[in-house]
Amino acid sequence: MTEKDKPIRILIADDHQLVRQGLIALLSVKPGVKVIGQAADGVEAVELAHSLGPDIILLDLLMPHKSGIEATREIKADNPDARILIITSFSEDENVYQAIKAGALGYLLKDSSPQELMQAIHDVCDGRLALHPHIALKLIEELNRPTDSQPTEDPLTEREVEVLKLVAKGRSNQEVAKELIISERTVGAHVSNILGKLHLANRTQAALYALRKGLTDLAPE
Amino acid sequence: MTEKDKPIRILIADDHQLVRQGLIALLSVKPGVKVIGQAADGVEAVELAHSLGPDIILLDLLMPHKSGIEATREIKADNPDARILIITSFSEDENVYQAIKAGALGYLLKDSSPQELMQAIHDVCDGRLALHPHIALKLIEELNRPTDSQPTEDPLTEREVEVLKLVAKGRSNQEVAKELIISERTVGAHVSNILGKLHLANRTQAALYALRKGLTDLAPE
DNA sequence: GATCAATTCGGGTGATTTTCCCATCGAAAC
DNA sequence: GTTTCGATGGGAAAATCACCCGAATTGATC
Repeated sequence: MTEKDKPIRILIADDHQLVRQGLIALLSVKPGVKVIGQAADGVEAVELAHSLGPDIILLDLLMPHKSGIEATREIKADNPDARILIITSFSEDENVYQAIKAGALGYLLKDSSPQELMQAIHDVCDGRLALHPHIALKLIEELNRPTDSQPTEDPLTEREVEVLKLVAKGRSNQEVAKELIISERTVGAHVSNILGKLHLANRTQAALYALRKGLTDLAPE
Repeated sequence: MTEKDKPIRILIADDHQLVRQGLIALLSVKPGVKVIGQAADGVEAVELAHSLGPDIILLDLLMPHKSGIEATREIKADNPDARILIITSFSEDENVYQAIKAGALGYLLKDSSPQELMQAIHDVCDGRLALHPHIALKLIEELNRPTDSQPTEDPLTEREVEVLKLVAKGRSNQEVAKELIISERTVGAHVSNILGKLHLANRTQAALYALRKGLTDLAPE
Protein backbone atom coordinates (compact mmCIF):
# COMPACT_ATOMS: atom_id res chain seq x y z
CA MET A 1 0.00 0.00 0.00
CA THR A 2 1.07 3.59 -0.40
CA GLU A 3 2.27 5.48 2.65
CA LYS A 4 -0.72 7.63 3.43
CA ASP A 5 -1.69 8.84 6.83
CA LYS A 6 -5.02 7.05 6.75
CA PRO A 7 -4.92 3.58 8.28
CA ILE A 8 -6.38 0.57 6.47
CA ARG A 9 -9.87 0.01 7.85
CA ILE A 10 -10.50 -3.67 8.57
CA LEU A 11 -13.56 -5.79 9.23
CA ILE A 12 -12.98 -9.15 10.93
CA ALA A 13 -15.37 -12.10 10.72
CA ASP A 14 -14.74 -15.28 12.69
CA ASP A 15 -17.15 -17.34 14.73
CA HIS A 16 -14.69 -17.86 17.58
CA GLN A 17 -14.64 -14.84 19.80
CA LEU A 18 -11.21 -15.65 21.23
CA VAL A 19 -9.71 -15.89 17.75
CA ARG A 20 -11.41 -12.65 16.77
CA GLN A 21 -10.23 -10.78 19.83
CA GLY A 22 -6.79 -12.28 19.40
CA LEU A 23 -6.53 -10.98 15.85
CA ILE A 24 -7.75 -7.59 16.95
CA ALA A 25 -5.17 -7.49 19.74
CA LEU A 26 -2.54 -8.56 17.26
CA LEU A 27 -3.47 -5.86 14.77
CA SER A 28 -3.91 -3.16 17.40
CA VAL A 29 -0.17 -2.90 17.88
CA LYS A 30 0.54 -2.74 14.15
CA PRO A 31 0.84 0.65 12.49
CA GLY A 32 -1.26 1.55 9.49
CA VAL A 33 -4.21 -0.70 10.24
CA LYS A 34 -7.37 -0.26 12.25
CA VAL A 35 -10.09 -2.78 13.03
CA ILE A 36 -13.39 -1.00 12.61
CA GLY A 37 -15.77 -3.91 13.09
CA GLN A 38 -16.19 -7.57 13.85
CA ALA A 39 -18.73 -10.23 12.90
CA ALA A 40 -19.45 -13.62 14.43
CA ASP A 41 -21.02 -15.21 11.37
CA GLY A 42 -21.47 -14.81 7.64
CA VAL A 43 -24.72 -12.91 7.86
CA GLU A 44 -23.26 -10.30 10.17
CA ALA A 45 -20.22 -10.05 7.93
CA VAL A 46 -22.33 -9.23 4.87
CA GLU A 47 -24.32 -6.62 6.78
CA LEU A 48 -21.29 -4.92 8.28
CA ALA A 49 -19.40 -5.01 4.99
CA HIS A 50 -22.28 -3.05 3.51
CA SER A 51 -22.76 -0.55 6.33
CA LEU A 52 -19.13 0.04 7.26
CA GLY A 53 -17.51 -0.15 3.85
CA PRO A 54 -14.16 -1.36 5.15
CA ASP A 55 -10.99 -1.26 3.06
CA ILE A 56 -10.49 -4.96 3.61
CA ILE A 57 -12.49 -7.84 5.04
CA LEU A 58 -10.91 -10.77 6.90
CA LEU A 59 -13.19 -13.78 6.57
CA ASP A 60 -13.07 -17.15 8.25
CA LEU A 61 -14.34 -19.93 6.00
CA LEU A 62 -16.16 -22.02 8.58
CA MET A 63 -18.88 -19.91 10.10
CA PRO A 64 -22.43 -20.61 11.19
CA HIS A 65 -25.42 -19.38 9.20
CA LYS A 66 -23.35 -18.48 6.19
CA SER A 67 -19.96 -19.80 5.13
CA GLY A 68 -17.11 -17.51 4.21
CA ILE A 69 -17.52 -18.41 0.55
CA GLU A 70 -21.19 -17.53 0.50
CA ALA A 71 -20.44 -14.33 2.36
CA THR A 72 -17.73 -13.53 -0.18
CA ARG A 73 -20.17 -13.93 -3.05
CA GLU A 74 -22.77 -11.70 -1.47
CA ILE A 75 -20.32 -9.04 -0.44
CA LYS A 76 -18.87 -8.91 -3.94
CA ALA A 77 -22.36 -8.80 -5.42
CA ASP A 78 -23.15 -5.85 -3.19
CA ASN A 79 -19.86 -4.12 -3.80
CA PRO A 80 -17.52 -5.45 -6.52
CA ASP A 81 -14.69 -3.33 -5.18
CA ALA A 82 -14.67 -5.07 -1.80
CA ARG A 83 -11.32 -6.64 -0.94
CA ILE A 84 -11.64 -9.94 0.83
CA LEU A 85 -8.94 -11.98 2.52
CA ILE A 86 -9.88 -15.49 3.58
CA ILE A 87 -8.27 -16.79 6.77
CA THR A 88 -8.88 -20.40 7.55
CA SER A 89 -7.54 -23.58 9.05
CA PHE A 90 -6.89 -26.13 6.35
CA SER A 91 -5.25 -26.25 3.01
CA GLU A 92 -6.18 -29.76 2.05
CA ASP A 93 -9.45 -29.05 0.37
CA GLU A 94 -10.54 -27.31 -2.77
CA ASN A 95 -12.34 -24.50 -1.01
CA VAL A 96 -9.50 -22.35 -2.29
CA TYR A 97 -10.81 -22.46 -5.85
CA GLN A 98 -14.30 -21.74 -4.63
CA ALA A 99 -13.09 -18.78 -2.61
CA ILE A 100 -11.02 -17.30 -5.40
CA LYS A 101 -13.83 -17.85 -7.85
CA ALA A 102 -16.23 -16.17 -5.45
CA GLY A 103 -14.02 -13.11 -5.49
CA ALA A 104 -11.56 -13.39 -2.62
CA LEU A 105 -8.21 -11.77 -3.28
CA GLY A 106 -6.30 -13.65 -0.64
CA TYR A 107 -6.24 -17.00 1.10
CA LEU A 108 -4.20 -17.29 4.27
CA LEU A 109 -3.84 -20.22 6.63
CA LYS A 110 -4.24 -19.67 10.33
CA ASP A 111 -0.85 -21.23 10.63
CA SER A 112 0.78 -18.06 9.34
CA SER A 113 2.92 -15.50 11.11
CA PRO A 114 1.69 -12.02 12.01
CA GLN A 115 4.18 -10.70 9.46
CA GLU A 116 2.59 -12.78 6.73
CA LEU A 117 -0.82 -11.55 7.81
CA MET A 118 0.29 -7.91 7.56
CA GLN A 119 1.88 -8.54 4.19
CA ALA A 120 -1.31 -10.18 2.95
CA ILE A 121 -3.42 -7.32 4.24
CA HIS A 122 -1.30 -4.78 2.41
CA ASP A 123 -1.22 -6.87 -0.75
CA VAL A 124 -4.96 -7.36 -0.84
CA CYS A 125 -5.57 -3.74 0.03
CA ASP A 126 -3.58 -2.74 -3.01
CA GLY A 127 -5.51 -5.16 -5.16
CA ARG A 128 -2.83 -7.84 -5.38
CA LEU A 129 -3.40 -11.52 -4.84
CA ALA A 130 -2.20 -12.87 -1.51
CA LEU A 131 -1.98 -16.62 -1.40
CA HIS A 132 -0.35 -18.75 1.23
CA PRO A 133 2.55 -20.68 -0.38
CA HIS A 134 0.83 -24.03 0.23
CA ILE A 135 -2.34 -22.67 -1.26
CA ALA A 136 -0.60 -21.26 -4.29
CA LEU A 137 0.96 -24.66 -4.86
CA LYS A 138 -2.43 -26.34 -4.74
CA LEU A 139 -3.77 -23.84 -7.20
CA ILE A 140 -0.91 -24.45 -9.61
CA GLU A 141 -1.31 -28.19 -9.32
CA GLU A 142 -4.94 -27.81 -10.14
CA LEU A 143 -4.21 -25.72 -13.20
CA ASN A 144 -1.55 -28.12 -14.45
CA ARG A 145 -3.85 -31.07 -14.70
CA PRO A 146 -4.25 -31.99 -18.36
CA THR A 147 -5.57 -35.46 -17.55
CA ASP A 148 -8.92 -34.15 -16.45
CA SER A 149 -10.21 -32.05 -19.23
CA GLN A 150 -13.36 -31.84 -17.14
CA PRO A 151 -13.83 -28.60 -15.23
CA THR A 152 -12.45 -30.13 -12.01
CA GLU A 153 -12.28 -33.50 -10.38
CA ASP A 154 -15.06 -35.97 -10.60
CA PRO A 155 -17.60 -34.69 -8.11
CA LEU A 156 -19.75 -37.13 -6.18
CA THR A 157 -23.37 -37.32 -7.19
CA GLU A 158 -26.11 -36.45 -4.77
CA ARG A 159 -26.89 -40.09 -4.13
CA GLU A 160 -23.25 -40.96 -3.62
CA VAL A 161 -22.94 -38.25 -1.01
CA GLU A 162 -25.99 -39.69 0.70
CA VAL A 163 -24.41 -43.14 0.79
CA LEU A 164 -21.08 -41.72 1.89
CA LYS A 165 -22.67 -39.98 4.85
CA LEU A 166 -24.08 -43.27 6.09
CA VAL A 167 -20.82 -45.10 5.49
CA ALA A 168 -19.18 -42.39 7.58
CA LYS A 169 -21.50 -43.31 10.43
CA GLY A 170 -20.17 -46.85 10.41
CA ARG A 171 -23.10 -48.44 8.63
CA SER A 172 -22.70 -51.67 6.64
CA ASN A 173 -23.87 -51.90 3.04
CA GLN A 174 -26.86 -53.87 4.22
CA GLU A 175 -27.84 -51.18 6.71
CA VAL A 176 -27.37 -48.44 4.14
CA ALA A 177 -29.55 -50.41 1.75
CA LYS A 178 -32.33 -50.65 4.32
CA GLU A 179 -32.14 -46.97 5.21
CA LEU A 180 -32.22 -45.82 1.60
CA ILE A 181 -34.67 -48.50 0.49
CA ILE A 182 -32.44 -49.83 -2.26
CA SER A 183 -30.71 -53.14 -2.79
CA GLU A 184 -27.40 -54.06 -1.21
CA ARG A 185 -26.01 -54.37 -4.71
CA THR A 186 -26.73 -50.79 -5.47
CA VAL A 187 -25.12 -49.63 -2.28
CA GLY A 188 -22.07 -51.65 -3.20
CA ALA A 189 -21.98 -49.98 -6.60
CA HIS A 190 -22.22 -46.53 -5.04
CA VAL A 191 -19.48 -47.27 -2.54
CA SER A 192 -17.32 -48.63 -5.31
CA ASN A 193 -17.86 -45.50 -7.38
CA ILE A 194 -17.11 -43.30 -4.38
CA LEU A 195 -13.83 -45.08 -3.70
CA GLY A 196 -12.92 -44.84 -7.35
CA LYS A 197 -13.67 -41.15 -7.68
CA LEU A 198 -11.84 -40.24 -4.50
CA HIS A 199 -8.95 -42.65 -5.08
CA LEU A 200 -9.47 -44.35 -1.73
CA ALA A 201 -8.81 -47.95 -0.78
CA ASN A 202 -11.67 -48.83 1.56
CA ARG A 203 -14.76 -47.58 3.31
CA THR A 204 -12.97 -46.52 6.47
CA GLN A 205 -10.89 -44.12 4.42
CA ALA A 206 -14.11 -42.91 2.83
CA ALA A 207 -15.48 -42.25 6.30
CA LEU A 208 -12.36 -40.27 7.21
CA TYR A 209 -12.73 -38.29 3.98
CA ALA A 210 -16.33 -37.43 4.83
CA LEU A 211 -15.30 -36.26 8.28
CA ARG A 212 -12.51 -34.08 6.91
CA LYS A 213 -14.90 -32.53 4.42
CA GLY A 214 -17.42 -31.84 7.13
CA LEU A 215 -20.05 -33.93 5.37
CA THR A 216 -20.81 -35.45 8.73
CA ASP A 217 -19.57 -35.19 12.29
CA LEU A 218 -18.55 -37.49 15.10
CA ALA A 219 -21.87 -37.33 16.91
CA PRO A 220 -22.62 -40.89 18.09
CA GLU A 221 -26.14 -40.91 16.66
CA MET B 1 -5.68 -16.51 42.33
CA THR B 2 -4.12 -14.71 45.20
CA GLU B 3 -2.84 -11.20 44.62
CA LYS B 4 0.87 -11.81 44.50
CA ASP B 5 3.30 -9.78 42.51
CA LYS B 6 4.44 -12.73 40.45
CA PRO B 7 2.51 -13.13 37.21
CA ILE B 8 0.99 -16.45 36.17
CA ARG B 9 3.41 -18.11 33.77
CA ILE B 10 1.59 -19.53 30.75
CA LEU B 11 2.45 -22.00 28.01
CA ILE B 12 0.31 -21.88 24.87
CA ALA B 13 -0.10 -24.79 22.47
CA ASP B 14 -2.06 -24.37 19.25
CA ASP B 15 -1.19 -25.50 15.77
CA HIS B 16 -2.35 -22.25 14.17
CA GLN B 17 0.30 -19.60 14.53
CA LEU B 18 -2.14 -16.74 14.03
CA VAL B 19 -4.38 -18.04 16.81
CA ARG B 20 -1.36 -18.53 19.03
CA GLN B 21 -0.02 -15.04 18.39
CA GLY B 22 -3.48 -13.64 18.78
CA LEU B 23 -3.87 -15.19 22.21
CA ILE B 24 -0.45 -13.95 23.19
CA ALA B 25 -1.30 -10.42 22.05
CA LEU B 26 -4.55 -10.68 23.94
CA LEU B 27 -2.86 -11.81 27.14
CA SER B 28 0.01 -9.38 26.84
CA VAL B 29 -2.22 -6.48 27.80
CA LYS B 30 -3.72 -8.30 30.76
CA PRO B 31 -2.15 -7.83 34.19
CA GLY B 32 -0.99 -10.78 36.24
CA VAL B 33 -0.25 -13.13 33.36
CA LYS B 34 2.79 -13.76 31.23
CA VAL B 35 3.20 -16.08 28.27
CA ILE B 36 6.54 -17.83 28.63
CA GLY B 37 6.35 -20.27 25.76
CA GLN B 38 4.40 -21.54 22.80
CA ALA B 39 4.09 -24.87 21.02
CA ALA B 40 2.76 -25.74 17.57
CA ASP B 41 1.88 -29.37 18.26
CA GLY B 42 1.35 -31.88 21.04
CA VAL B 43 4.92 -33.13 21.07
CA GLU B 44 6.34 -29.65 21.52
CA ALA B 45 3.78 -28.96 24.21
CA VAL B 46 4.89 -31.96 26.25
CA GLU B 47 8.54 -31.02 25.89
CA LEU B 48 8.04 -27.37 26.81
CA ALA B 49 5.75 -28.25 29.71
CA HIS B 50 8.60 -30.30 31.11
CA SER B 51 11.41 -27.84 30.50
CA LEU B 52 9.60 -24.60 31.33
CA GLY B 53 7.39 -25.76 34.18
CA PRO B 54 4.65 -23.20 33.50
CA ASP B 55 1.93 -22.40 36.03
CA ILE B 56 -0.72 -23.18 33.47
CA ILE B 57 -0.86 -24.76 30.04
CA LEU B 58 -3.35 -23.71 27.38
CA LEU B 59 -3.91 -26.63 25.02
CA ASP B 60 -5.76 -26.86 21.76
CA LEU B 61 -7.40 -30.25 21.24
CA LEU B 62 -6.81 -30.68 17.53
CA MET B 63 -3.11 -30.65 16.91
CA PRO B 64 -0.83 -32.58 14.59
CA HIS B 65 1.46 -35.34 15.84
CA LYS B 66 -0.23 -35.55 19.20
CA SER B 67 -3.73 -34.54 20.18
CA GLY B 68 -4.41 -32.31 23.14
CA ILE B 69 -5.76 -35.25 25.10
CA GLU B 70 -2.69 -37.34 24.54
CA ALA B 71 -0.53 -34.37 25.43
CA THR B 72 -2.56 -33.84 28.59
CA ARG B 73 -2.01 -37.45 29.64
CA GLU B 74 1.72 -37.26 29.09
CA ILE B 75 2.12 -33.90 30.77
CA LYS B 76 0.21 -35.09 33.83
CA ALA B 77 2.24 -38.30 33.90
CA ASP B 78 5.40 -36.23 33.87
CA ASN B 79 4.14 -33.72 36.41
CA PRO B 80 0.86 -34.45 38.25
CA ASP B 81 0.73 -30.86 39.49
CA ALA B 82 0.53 -29.42 35.98
CA ARG B 83 -2.54 -27.28 35.42
CA ILE B 84 -4.04 -27.70 32.00
CA LEU B 85 -6.76 -25.65 30.36
CA ILE B 86 -8.17 -27.01 27.11
CA ILE B 87 -9.22 -24.44 24.53
CA THR B 88 -10.99 -25.80 21.52
CA SER B 89 -13.59 -25.22 18.87
CA PHE B 90 -16.49 -27.57 19.40
CA SER B 91 -18.67 -28.66 22.25
CA GLU B 92 -20.54 -31.35 20.43
CA ASP B 93 -18.34 -34.30 21.25
CA GLU B 94 -17.44 -36.14 24.38
CA ASN B 95 -13.79 -35.32 24.23
CA VAL B 96 -14.60 -33.28 27.32
CA TYR B 97 -14.80 -36.39 29.47
CA GLN B 98 -11.61 -37.72 28.01
CA ALA B 99 -9.87 -34.43 28.63
CA ILE B 100 -11.08 -34.15 32.20
CA LYS B 101 -10.23 -37.79 32.84
CA ALA B 102 -6.81 -37.21 31.32
CA GLY B 103 -6.25 -34.51 33.89
CA ALA B 104 -7.34 -31.22 32.38
CA LEU B 105 -8.78 -28.76 34.87
CA GLY B 106 -10.58 -26.58 32.40
CA TYR B 107 -12.36 -26.79 29.07
CA LEU B 108 -13.05 -23.56 27.25
CA LEU B 109 -14.58 -22.98 23.85
CA LYS B 110 -12.86 -20.67 21.41
CA ASP B 111 -16.11 -18.82 21.24
CA SER B 112 -15.48 -17.31 24.67
CA SER B 113 -14.73 -13.74 25.66
CA PRO B 114 -11.31 -12.59 26.83
CA GLN B 115 -12.88 -12.04 30.24
CA GLU B 116 -13.98 -15.66 30.38
CA LEU B 117 -10.52 -16.74 29.34
CA MET B 118 -8.92 -14.71 32.14
CA GLN B 119 -11.41 -16.06 34.64
CA ALA B 120 -10.69 -19.61 33.53
CA ILE B 121 -6.94 -19.06 33.74
CA HIS B 122 -7.22 -17.79 37.28
CA ASP B 123 -9.59 -20.59 38.27
CA VAL B 124 -7.38 -23.31 36.88
CA CYS B 125 -4.28 -21.69 38.33
CA ASP B 126 -5.86 -21.89 41.76
CA GLY B 127 -6.77 -25.53 41.18
CA ARG B 128 -10.44 -24.95 40.49
CA LEU B 129 -12.34 -26.47 37.62
CA ALA B 130 -13.13 -24.10 34.77
CA LEU B 131 -15.75 -25.42 32.41
CA HIS B 132 -17.59 -23.56 29.72
CA PRO B 133 -21.30 -23.51 30.59
CA HIS B 134 -22.17 -25.64 27.56
CA ILE B 135 -19.46 -28.07 28.49
CA ALA B 136 -20.54 -28.29 32.11
CA LEU B 137 -24.04 -29.12 30.93
CA LYS B 138 -22.74 -31.95 28.77
CA LEU B 139 -20.75 -33.29 31.68
CA ILE B 140 -23.79 -33.31 33.96
CA GLU B 141 -25.82 -35.09 31.31
CA GLU B 142 -23.14 -37.71 31.02
CA LEU B 143 -23.04 -38.27 34.78
CA ASN B 144 -26.80 -38.69 34.93
CA ARG B 145 -26.75 -41.61 32.59
CA PRO B 146 -27.85 -44.72 34.51
CA THR B 147 -27.28 -46.92 31.47
CA ASP B 148 -23.56 -47.06 32.12
CA SER B 149 -23.73 -48.16 35.72
CA GLN B 150 -21.22 -50.90 35.05
CA PRO B 151 -17.93 -50.37 36.86
CA THR B 152 -16.23 -49.69 33.57
CA GLU B 153 -16.04 -51.29 30.22
CA ASP B 154 -13.43 -53.80 29.31
CA PRO B 155 -10.38 -51.67 28.71
CA LEU B 156 -8.33 -52.22 25.60
CA THR B 157 -4.84 -53.59 26.00
CA GLU B 158 -1.85 -51.58 24.89
CA ARG B 159 -1.46 -53.63 21.75
CA GLU B 160 -5.11 -53.33 20.90
CA VAL B 161 -4.90 -49.57 21.14
CA GLU B 162 -1.94 -49.68 18.80
CA VAL B 163 -3.91 -51.69 16.27
CA LEU B 164 -6.94 -49.46 16.71
CA LYS B 165 -4.96 -46.34 15.93
CA LEU B 166 -3.88 -47.80 12.61
CA VAL B 167 -7.38 -49.01 11.80
CA ALA B 168 -8.51 -45.45 12.48
CA LYS B 169 -6.15 -44.26 9.78
CA GLY B 170 -7.91 -46.41 7.22
CA ARG B 171 -5.35 -49.20 7.12
CA SER B 172 -6.28 -52.74 6.09
CA ASN B 173 -5.41 -55.74 8.26
CA GLN B 174 -2.60 -56.55 5.87
CA GLU B 175 -1.12 -53.08 6.19
CA VAL B 176 -1.44 -53.12 9.96
CA ALA B 177 0.31 -56.48 10.02
CA LYS B 178 3.23 -55.10 8.03
CA GLU B 179 3.55 -51.99 10.16
CA LEU B 180 3.50 -53.90 13.44
CA ILE B 181 5.51 -56.84 12.10
CA ILE B 182 2.95 -59.45 13.07
CA SER B 183 0.81 -61.81 11.04
CA GLU B 184 -2.44 -60.80 9.43
CA ARG B 185 -4.12 -63.41 11.60
CA THR B 186 -3.05 -61.70 14.75
CA VAL B 187 -4.26 -58.36 13.51
CA GLY B 188 -7.59 -59.97 12.76
CA ALA B 189 -7.72 -61.35 16.29
CA HIS B 190 -6.95 -57.94 17.76
CA VAL B 191 -9.56 -56.23 15.65
CA SER B 192 -12.09 -58.86 16.62
CA ASN B 193 -11.29 -58.39 20.30
CA ILE B 194 -11.54 -54.62 19.94
CA LEU B 195 -14.95 -54.84 18.31
CA GLY B 196 -16.10 -57.25 21.00
CA LYS B 197 -14.91 -55.15 23.90
CA LEU B 198 -16.39 -51.95 22.53
CA HIS B 199 -19.59 -53.56 21.28
CA LEU B 200 -19.01 -52.30 17.77
CA ALA B 201 -20.02 -53.91 14.50
CA ASN B 202 -17.15 -53.14 12.15
CA ARG B 203 -13.82 -51.44 11.73
CA THR B 204 -15.25 -48.18 10.49
CA GLN B 205 -17.14 -47.83 13.75
CA ALA B 206 -13.90 -48.62 15.54
CA ALA B 207 -12.22 -45.81 13.62
CA LEU B 208 -14.99 -43.40 14.63
CA TYR B 209 -14.62 -44.53 18.24
CA ALA B 210 -10.89 -43.82 18.14
CA LEU B 211 -11.52 -40.34 16.74
CA ARG B 212 -14.11 -39.55 19.40
CA LYS B 213 -11.75 -40.69 22.12
CA GLY B 214 -8.96 -38.54 20.76
CA LEU B 215 -6.74 -41.57 20.21
CA THR B 216 -5.98 -40.18 16.80
CA ASP B 217 -6.94 -37.26 14.62
CA LEU B 218 -8.05 -36.57 11.09
CA ALA B 219 -4.63 -35.60 9.79
CA PRO B 220 -4.32 -37.07 6.29
CA GLU B 221 -0.97 -38.69 7.00
C1' DG C 1 -36.86 -38.11 -30.66
C1' DA C 2 -32.11 -38.84 -29.23
C1' DT C 3 -28.61 -38.44 -25.92
C1' DC C 4 -26.57 -38.42 -21.61
C1' DA C 5 -26.01 -38.88 -16.68
C1' DA C 6 -27.72 -40.71 -12.60
C1' DT C 7 -29.79 -44.36 -10.33
C1' DT C 8 -31.12 -48.76 -9.96
C1' DC C 9 -30.32 -53.86 -10.13
C1' DG C 10 -28.24 -58.27 -11.48
C1' DG C 11 -24.27 -62.16 -12.09
C1' DG C 12 -19.92 -63.41 -10.97
C1' DT C 13 -15.26 -63.24 -8.71
C1' DG C 14 -11.82 -62.58 -5.54
C1' DA C 15 -10.15 -60.09 -1.57
C1' DT C 16 -11.06 -58.67 2.98
C1' DT C 17 -13.20 -58.82 7.24
C1' DT C 18 -15.08 -61.13 11.10
C1' DT C 19 -15.88 -64.92 13.93
C1' DC C 20 -15.44 -69.45 15.53
C1' DC C 21 -12.33 -73.05 17.20
C1' DC C 22 -7.45 -74.12 19.02
C1' DA C 23 -2.46 -73.77 20.72
C1' DT C 24 2.09 -71.86 22.45
C1' DC C 25 4.90 -68.61 24.95
C1' DG C 26 6.18 -65.28 28.54
C1' DA C 27 5.20 -62.37 32.27
C1' DA C 28 2.74 -61.36 36.16
C1' DA C 29 -0.18 -62.90 39.98
C1' DC C 30 -1.72 -66.29 43.29
C1' DG D 1 4.31 -74.32 41.07
C1' DT D 2 0.01 -73.08 39.23
C1' DT D 3 -3.02 -69.96 37.28
C1' DT D 4 -4.17 -66.12 34.61
C1' DC D 5 -3.69 -62.93 31.01
C1' DG D 6 -1.74 -60.89 27.06
C1' DA D 7 0.27 -61.49 22.54
C1' DT D 8 1.11 -64.40 19.05
C1' DG D 9 -0.29 -67.61 15.46
C1' DG D 10 -3.02 -71.58 12.88
C1' DG D 11 -7.38 -73.66 10.44
C1' DA D 12 -11.72 -72.97 8.79
C1' DA D 13 -16.05 -70.78 7.63
C1' DA D 14 -19.22 -67.22 6.95
C1' DA D 15 -20.18 -62.63 6.04
C1' DT D 16 -18.99 -58.60 4.04
C1' DC D 17 -16.72 -55.85 0.82
C1' DA D 18 -14.73 -54.34 -3.63
C1' DC D 19 -14.78 -54.69 -8.48
C1' DC D 20 -15.60 -56.44 -13.08
C1' DC D 21 -19.24 -56.94 -16.56
C1' DG D 22 -23.93 -55.46 -18.43
C1' DA D 23 -28.64 -53.45 -18.47
C1' DA D 24 -33.25 -51.07 -17.45
C1' DT D 25 -35.31 -46.91 -15.81
C1' DT D 26 -35.77 -42.09 -15.16
C1' DG D 27 -35.14 -37.15 -16.00
C1' DA D 28 -32.91 -33.48 -18.01
C1' DT D 29 -30.94 -31.66 -22.01
C1' DC D 30 -30.22 -31.01 -26.89
